Amino acid sequence: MRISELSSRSGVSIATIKYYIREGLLPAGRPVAANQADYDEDHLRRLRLVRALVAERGLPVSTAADVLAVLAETGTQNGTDGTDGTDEDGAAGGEGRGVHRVLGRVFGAMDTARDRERAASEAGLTEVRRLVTAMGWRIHPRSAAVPALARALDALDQLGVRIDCRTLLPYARLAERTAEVDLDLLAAAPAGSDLAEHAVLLTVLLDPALLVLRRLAQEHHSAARQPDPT
Amino acid sequence: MRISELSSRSGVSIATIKYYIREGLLPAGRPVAANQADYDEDHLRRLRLVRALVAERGLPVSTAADVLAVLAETGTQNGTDGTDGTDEDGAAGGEGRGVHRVLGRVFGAMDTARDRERAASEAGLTEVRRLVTAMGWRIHPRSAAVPALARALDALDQLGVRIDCRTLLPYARLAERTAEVDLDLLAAAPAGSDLAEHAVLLTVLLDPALLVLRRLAQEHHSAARQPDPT
DNA sequence: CTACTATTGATAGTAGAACAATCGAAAGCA
DNA sequence: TGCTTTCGATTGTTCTACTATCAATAGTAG
Repeated sequence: MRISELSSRSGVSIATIKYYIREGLLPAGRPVAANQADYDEDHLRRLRLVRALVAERGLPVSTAADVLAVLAETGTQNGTDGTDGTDEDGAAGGEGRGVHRVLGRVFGAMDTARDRERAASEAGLTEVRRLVTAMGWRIHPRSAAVPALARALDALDQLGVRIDCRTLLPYARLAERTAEVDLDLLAAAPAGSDLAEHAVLLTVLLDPALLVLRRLAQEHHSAARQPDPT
Repeated sequence: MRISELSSRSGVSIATIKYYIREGLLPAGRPVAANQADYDEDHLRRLRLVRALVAERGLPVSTAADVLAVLAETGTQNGTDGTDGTDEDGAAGGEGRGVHRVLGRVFGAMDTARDRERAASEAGLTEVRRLVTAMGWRIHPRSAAVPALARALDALDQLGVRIDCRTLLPYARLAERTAEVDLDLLAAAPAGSDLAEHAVLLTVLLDPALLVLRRLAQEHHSAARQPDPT
């Protein structure tokens, strides 16, 4: 299809599509003449993914480019070898490992330069490591998540809200069960789909949804604890 | 104190402080002469709160201004009437109601104009309402959280990931328990502190921390399910 | 009293991000 | 043949979050 059709079917303007191609978010079309290139369904799919990351999740364009670059260089197709997507054990073997490694790299790509430039306090880092130990989590020692969490604790500490690893423990337990639901959902991915992309969708795009669920639950419980006198 | 001291003690440049005052994020100092104003510890505290919302949480300055405006017009001091902060029932009465209303308004202020402009699909809204009913949640019908969640589901749907209310149910149950932890933490707020501000800190600033916890748990479980062959 | 620095409010400028518009050349379509 | 579309490249626009400068004025050290 031509760029105008790609534009109309995705709802993204031609100028913006060209911008995304320049920034490496979208591969260029297959050039068919000096003034024409051909785009296929993969381009459309990819473009929708870009819009989900940029417009819905609110990732900076450069960060989205990093995330997509990680996805692009890994062809982790879900096997079509007779086993459907509902098997939950490690039958997929090497492919599953691939997804795990891709997810790690995606998370690494997702913390922006802005996040990295501010260092976490030593006290915060200690508290986070203590939590990881208490939960028995096996975490890559250079995982970007550790200083990110430490910085969040630092910010609260600055405002007089001291949160130690014991306070964080119930949250961590709930996060652990959330992650289990995540992986169950991922294990049920349809055959033939890109496992790594599916993983990114479920983790990155579900983030805002989970926060909203917390809001809703807070609203309910807050009302329940302080019953409306009316 | 003078503005230079406010600047050095907060680590925020004088020019930026003036900018925040212009934008209504920070009240102006008490003018003591034509070229001098006086700032106190409250200003410093408020400035640190602003930085936490803007730099740490990443809220747009205009949104942070809305949130702070809601906080400013409500003086919900935690009572110093002999009961310390560890009581968990509704002994606080009207004050608790106040916090509940403030939290609702803060959440309303937090979804930006950008969020509101895109409408959610009818199918997504139906799914969310079904979830709320299934959980037995009592939610304000015009709560901004409902269309926000619906839009997140729409985005996933566009990419071939259909998430219905049954899939969302386990997440909702975990969100409910997370909210319980939130409110327990809030009930333990120290006497004399601003309850509404405390509530905002615990919900808004804890958001990124909870997402990071999910990342850590995913990393652990992903590794555990696909054992490292080395 | 004088020189110097600090602060005030106001205004203007800057840098980056995310697009949007324009352009000449070449190609397709009627 | 004339009109439209697309190409790649360049330039322009809008918004956000600051940053810098300025004249006026006040405190401050000698």
